[in-house]
Amino acid sequence: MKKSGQVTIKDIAKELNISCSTVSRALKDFPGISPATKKAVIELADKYNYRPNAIALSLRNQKTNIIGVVIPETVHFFFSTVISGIEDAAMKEGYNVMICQSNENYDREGDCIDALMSARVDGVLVCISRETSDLAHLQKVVNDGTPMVFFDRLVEGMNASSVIVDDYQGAYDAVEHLIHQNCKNIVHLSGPENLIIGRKRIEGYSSALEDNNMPIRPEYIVECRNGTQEEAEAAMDKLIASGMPIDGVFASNDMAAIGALMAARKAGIKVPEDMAIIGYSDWQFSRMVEPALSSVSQPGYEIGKEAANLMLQEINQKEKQKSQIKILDTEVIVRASSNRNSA
Amino acid sequence: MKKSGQVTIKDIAKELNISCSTVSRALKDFPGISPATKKAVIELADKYNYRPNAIALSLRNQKTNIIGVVIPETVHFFFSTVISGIEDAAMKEGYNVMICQSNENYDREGDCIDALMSARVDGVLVCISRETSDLAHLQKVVNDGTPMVFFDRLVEGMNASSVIVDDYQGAYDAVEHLIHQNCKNIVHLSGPENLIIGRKRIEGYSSALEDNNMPIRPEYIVECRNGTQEEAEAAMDKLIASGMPIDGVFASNDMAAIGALMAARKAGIKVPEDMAIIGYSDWQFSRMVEPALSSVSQPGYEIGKEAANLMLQEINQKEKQKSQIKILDTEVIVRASSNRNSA
DNA sequence: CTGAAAGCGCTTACAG
DNA sequence: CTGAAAGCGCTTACAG
Repeated sequence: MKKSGQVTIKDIAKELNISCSTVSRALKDFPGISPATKKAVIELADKYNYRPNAIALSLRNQKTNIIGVVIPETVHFFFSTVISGIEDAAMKEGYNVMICQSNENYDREGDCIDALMSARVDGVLVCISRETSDLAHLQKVVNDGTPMVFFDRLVEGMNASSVIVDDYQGAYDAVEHLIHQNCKNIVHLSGPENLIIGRKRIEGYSSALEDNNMPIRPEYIVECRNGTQEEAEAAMDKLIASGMPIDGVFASNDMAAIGALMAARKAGIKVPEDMAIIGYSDWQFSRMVEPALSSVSQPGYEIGKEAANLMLQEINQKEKQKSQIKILDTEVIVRASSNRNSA
Repeated sequence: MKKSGQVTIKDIAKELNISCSTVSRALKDFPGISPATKKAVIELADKYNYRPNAIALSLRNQKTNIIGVVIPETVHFFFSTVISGIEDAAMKEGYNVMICQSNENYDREGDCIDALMSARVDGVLVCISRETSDLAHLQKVVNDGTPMVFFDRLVEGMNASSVIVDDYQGAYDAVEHLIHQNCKNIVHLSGPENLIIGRKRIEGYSSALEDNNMPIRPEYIVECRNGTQEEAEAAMDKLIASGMPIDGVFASNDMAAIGALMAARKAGIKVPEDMAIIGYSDWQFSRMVEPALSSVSQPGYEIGKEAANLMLQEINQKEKQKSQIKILDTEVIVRASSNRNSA
């Protein structure tokens, strides 16, 4: 037996004085192997804890059974649920998952892509960073013939499928909810404008106002590029200080909504009575702040599952299919921060 | 040029009518290659976006440059910071990271180990699941000669290094803080007892009481196996209903502490005046609940970084070194939930 | 029922 | 300065 390192087919063949081919076949329960050899091989493999070398298999089969994932940051609850969805779907089909974090950084996103392509993953699932607008690094993936599926943040014009939520509708519903709470002057703390996701939410916000015969005023739309609590809090501080009337806030993520909550608290503005607030991308802690935060919830786990399944489908098809966009529904979760009926 | 799939050395060699060896050497800037060939090769490689096949390299070098990680659940803030630490340290040295979630499940932990060992990762970083007490699956890793380092949850008697925090001291400090706040009857919502981490915290709790001449009463130590908010809330409901005096709670994680907070709120018990509460494993949202939660903070990012660096060191050493335990410090963060001075 | 050979992509000791 | 050969671990078409 070998002193160190994992056992190979060769080790087993040598010890049994047979060929590698025979060991390989015995292990895979091939027809036409004598019961005696089969038994001997399997026993020895068990004894030595033989595990097929996935690297060798990948090289031979030209297939790694690994799905690559490029994701902004795994620390966010939403993204970690997406990952769980991806992992479960992948594992069910015998695939492993290799995750790379771009940290919302364009250059690092390129490094991630390179690392995954070097690793010869069978396909890559990507959620582009906030900074990404040039798509050359992604186009290369497609050119090399590697399946690619986008999730959460839509990317257009690339002949690759996407799994997203209906951001327009989610924003529309959120704003309409505020209008039903009798809000007249609604601020939108928007996401970065180079993401389609951000523009869709602005459109949803605008349409909801329009459909309710309310004016769309550019000074009520404030971009929060990073989506942090601090950034949103500072933005709201300024708006409040300017004296413009505000009785509703739709923030494009929950951290920003909490920033608005903090700004209101500091300014002595009552939530929801004087200012109703709703966020986006609900998570476990939205309900634990005071007052509990209303939000538009997104089905993270399903997004991951759907994206992985779409990917698996593409991997298993010889012919490249036409790309498709799968849109999942959002849901407005009303809690204390925007509920004036029970307030 | 090939129609699909990534370009190989062979493709370049064929197009240039030279041998693979020469292409390989030109690409690696080997001495003794004519400038002309070198230039031609590099230009073509660029043009076709050549990337070395990591799979082939791994097989040849008997080294994947991948570090495997087995972690309970990435959705927790603490674990996701650990992962960031691991990734940054690994990436700096040219390693990729492959993450497997055990979901706190013993069987799935075994599957993770098998997947990573099949993938021939160069080493595995593991935080054992709450259910794990039999270590056979981990012993196999060591037997195969693959470096292994434990993080966060100490594992003893396995000749493998660990990177942990000083759980005894963290618990001791937390309880002493409660005593300084004049708490006389302190409940400990403990973690699962099969984890050393859980036992250490019980010891820290007990020592702090002892050193302050306070009685250690078994009925004041309640095990919360899963560490969920619901479980802790239910446990506290029962304790409060029993009528036993309670004026302090040390919970072995922050979700459990929030459960205690909720139970107190329901029962009309004022926090911190009537009951001071402190959790463990601080994270971004501990300060956002009402009242803001005191907690023992653990340096997640550093744990990950240290564990990865220890691993890289072991990988690069021919001889197996004696295993070591690296202990990082915790810090008591006092917020409103246990601060009676400013209350 | 079993084995020898070729090949996946790459590197490198050995020749020339 | 360049090439042919062997080998990492595995599978499988081809012989026998």
